Amino acid sequence: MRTYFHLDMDAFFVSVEELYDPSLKGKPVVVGGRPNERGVVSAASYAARKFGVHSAMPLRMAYKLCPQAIFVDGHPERYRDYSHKIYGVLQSFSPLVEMASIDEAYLDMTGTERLYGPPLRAAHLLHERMKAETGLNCSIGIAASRLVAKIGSDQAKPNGVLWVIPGEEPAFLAPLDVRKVPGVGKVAEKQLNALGIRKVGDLARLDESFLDQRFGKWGLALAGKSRGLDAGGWFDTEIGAAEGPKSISHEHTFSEDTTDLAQIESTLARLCEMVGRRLREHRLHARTIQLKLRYWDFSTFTRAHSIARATDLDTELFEEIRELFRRNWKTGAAVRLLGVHVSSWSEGDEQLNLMGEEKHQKWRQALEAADRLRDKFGESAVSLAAGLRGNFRERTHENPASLPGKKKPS
DNA sequence: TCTGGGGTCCTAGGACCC
DNA sequence: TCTGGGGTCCTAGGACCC
Repeated sequence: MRTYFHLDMDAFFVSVEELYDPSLKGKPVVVGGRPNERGVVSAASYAARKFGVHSAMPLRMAYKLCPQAIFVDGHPERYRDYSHKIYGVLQSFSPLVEMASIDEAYLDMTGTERLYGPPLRAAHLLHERMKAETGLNCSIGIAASRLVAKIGSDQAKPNGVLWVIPGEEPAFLAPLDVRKVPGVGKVAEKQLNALGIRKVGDLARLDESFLDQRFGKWGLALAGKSRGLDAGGWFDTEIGAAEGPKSISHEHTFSEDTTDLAQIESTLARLCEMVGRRLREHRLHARTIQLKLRYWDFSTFTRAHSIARATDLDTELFEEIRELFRRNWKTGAAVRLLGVHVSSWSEGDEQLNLMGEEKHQKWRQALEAADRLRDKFGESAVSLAAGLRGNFRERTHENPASLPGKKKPS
């Protein structure tokens, strides 16, 4: 029998913003951008949620529901900083920690009773320590499986601790909506409801073979989840076994759809630079390069190409991406979004064997120097020539900080 | 109200190989 | 003539998560 904690920060982005600006406390706050911008809600304070605002909702809709809310831009660096602080607190508490996203983590607390006492006491201790060291509230679920711990932390929100005693899983899960099960989204919920399956208890009562036949591998995993089991799939992995990323991508939605080839290509160049930089950071070389293209009507296409020799160079990424774009753009159709996505790593050492080629070495040196400049002076310090003009244009349009007198929507 | 950005995993068809 | 079976890689798309 094992003991898992799932710890989840409460309204994470909002709470971090409140630390920087305490006047936000208790007010309806929406993180994600201005209400007249293209974009969605990244996070909403509990006061804003009372009006029906929730994450992933278009900003314009959030404004309709709650015009008095304070709309603030997100600050990814702040959230990354606090995520590291959170990880630090957790690591000092227990060695078996795995961050599952920027604001949530699993801990394997099996056999820590002599150190911290029974699970509830340990959780309260951790909860207090988290508040003391980061100033942030969290919720903690405790259970014998990672899945139930995760559902538990959700039920404990906000600012609570919930222990599902081993053996009580069926009673705990049965009354919950199927949507509470991780992996069941909008689409699956609809399909299940159409079959008369609304609660986790309805699922658990079904024959496994029914879900298997109806939904395949996914259905089989769902049958296990409805019984509180980690068996099969993502939950069925060791804590702390996380490896590096499997893909790296950057994308950009224009503030207005565009058909301007110069603007499009400079944006692609900038995205390739951002992806290339992350590749070099992680010491990875990608073999598959993918373009993402979204048109004015939201129709979305991806086009990929795998190259013989993996790369981490902006210039090579850009060559491939530009070719993919030229071959696939419905010329004249207004573009809403562009994305650059890379995957299929091959060992970086393969590159060493080919290092005789001076051109590559020179590029790598130049790019690594540029990376260091960006570390010092920020992302816009260096750019491929092609990226320059578009960069400025986008920045002036989209960085509200540079537009005086637009701090608050109201 | 009009839909971000960064990820993971799964499915499915076709190419190609043995 | 008219048709295997398994494995792997590549590509495209979609659901889902935070």
